[in-house]
Amino acid sequence: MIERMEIQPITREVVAERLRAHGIAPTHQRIEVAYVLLERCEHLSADRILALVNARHAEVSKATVYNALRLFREKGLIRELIVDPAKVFYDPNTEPHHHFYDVVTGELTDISGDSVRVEGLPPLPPGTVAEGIDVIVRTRPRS
Amino acid sequence: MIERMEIQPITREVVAERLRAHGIAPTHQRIEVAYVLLERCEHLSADRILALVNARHAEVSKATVYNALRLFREKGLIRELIVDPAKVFYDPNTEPHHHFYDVVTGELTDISGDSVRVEGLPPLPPGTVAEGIDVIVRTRPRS
DNA sequence: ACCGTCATTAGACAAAGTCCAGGCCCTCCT
DNA sequence: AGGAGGGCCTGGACTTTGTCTAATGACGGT
Repeated sequence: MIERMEIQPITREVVAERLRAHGIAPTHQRIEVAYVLLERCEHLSADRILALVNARHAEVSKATVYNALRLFREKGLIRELIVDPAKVFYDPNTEPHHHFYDVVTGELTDISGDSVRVEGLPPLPPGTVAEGIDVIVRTRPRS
Repeated sequence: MIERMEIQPITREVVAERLRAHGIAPTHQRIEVAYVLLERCEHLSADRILALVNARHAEVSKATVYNALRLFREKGLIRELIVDPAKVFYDPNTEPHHHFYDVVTGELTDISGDSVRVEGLPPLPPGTVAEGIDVIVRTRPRS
């Protein structure tokens, strides 16, 4: 099953199935939004997704793209990356992992979560529970 | 010298001296902006700073606050925190350290950098150099 | 066919931050 | 003192990202 997923090409049917698996009704618009994220497995901003979805001809409105992305995040299908002060990026990879972020080019690169360990963290503030840890290694092009 | 700094109260003269030490011409407006950040040693957003500076009576314009904050960051006097999708926070503490971020209340808490270690990081992307590492532990209030 | 519910839409709106053109102030030079 | 130049500051217009709203559309169940 897992082996089949890795070689399974991303079709709209597959996307619809993943939406259902996350408790999301697979409407045409949601499938298109999820498709552009899952097809090219990249970090995309909302306005880039909006442009990609409507590249051939207008298909999905701005409000729907934002609604879909928020829903996907709430349902755990995608992850939000807060690294750029101007815009949010969405990451279709929900495995625990971290990121390089080039502060000049804006480029985002994954860091596998397998090998990275964060040690020596103090106890959480009282009355709170952890949601996750983000490690962002800021880089810049060599002079 | 270091001992004296710790007990030194934050006056406008002290602030001016720190600006000069970072190569920043200490104008009246810049001193006011830096003062509110250094006085209360908190994480503040730009619009909060704008409001605090002009609390008694209008003193500094919006453009100047943003200009000053950008300059301070470039000169290494303060640090930018990208944790909230809506706004940037500024941190007067430039020692290496990390943060708890409550995703519900928006509260930011420091994690001392002394004890925290991040291990197992892969090599940097080719042609880049590291600028720093941010560790953000996202939390939420216990149910 | 009807109804209720949810999804989608265009466009208005809000908030954070940037840009610009003009004016101010300070210093330096003569 | 007068003038020139260079920063710096300013109000306001502008841009961009994202949200809200009110109306319409799609769809399943009875």
